[in-house]
Amino acid sequence: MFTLATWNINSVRLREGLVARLLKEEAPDVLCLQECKSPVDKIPTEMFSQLGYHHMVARGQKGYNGVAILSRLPITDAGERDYAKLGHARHVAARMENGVVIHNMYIPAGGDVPDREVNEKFGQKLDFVSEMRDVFHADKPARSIMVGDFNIAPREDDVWSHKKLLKIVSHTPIEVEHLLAAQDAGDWVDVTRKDIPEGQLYSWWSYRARDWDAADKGRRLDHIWATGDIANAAHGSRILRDARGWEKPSDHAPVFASFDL
DNA sequence: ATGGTTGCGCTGCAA
Repeated sequence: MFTLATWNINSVRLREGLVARLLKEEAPDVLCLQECKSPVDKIPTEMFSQLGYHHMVARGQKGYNGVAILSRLPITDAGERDYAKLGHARHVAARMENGVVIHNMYIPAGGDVPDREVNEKFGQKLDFVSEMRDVFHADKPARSIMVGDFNIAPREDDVWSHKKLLKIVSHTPIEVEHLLAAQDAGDWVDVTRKDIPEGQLYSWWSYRARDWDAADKGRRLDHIWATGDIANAAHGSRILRDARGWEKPSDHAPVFASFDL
């Protein structure tokens, strides 16, 4: 069995202490981070190693984006893809000894206006997700797990108000349509919703709320998917909402899943 | 209808 977590950390250097706390208290076998906002050589790997996470694959750039996969178990191969040719560090993949492939994705947020004619970033987001669809269609993934900050909340109960967010980037019908097409192309199962099928579920709360916890205007932007051949081995999904209330928090909470493999 | 916060890195941009 192994446990995996995904967390948009919003600067891995500023929040090195929070990552350490999560690794100590929750001890997942694998932790996938997004928005590291750091060149790879400045990621605090020494701390990871001291806590038993001796293996890492990462892609980085100064100030923006950045993804990393930390592991207690050996990583036998690594890969990456520059989706939508943005030149951003938004994807990294790792193959584990048991053959399971882990994809860590940071899909573009997409700006404020949900119209690619006036907002180039929105078009880039749709193109990014379309390329995910095409890649999975051409090369069907097997024994694979894909996690990350997808920046899309697909279900009505993935947002605090479906009606109020229909025109807000992250929950527009066209984004949801694109994400579901990518999911379908790879026969991906939404593991979090397989385990927690009912009810409101969020992984992100804006910094701008006066009291994020009381207002609870969240969205489920962070996801764990698995291919059908291993999705039935998944159980025990949860979102560590508490971490959103830690000192100087990320605006995202970590999402967990365990697999009997 | 609007403004609200944070991180990076140095002026505003991205989220």
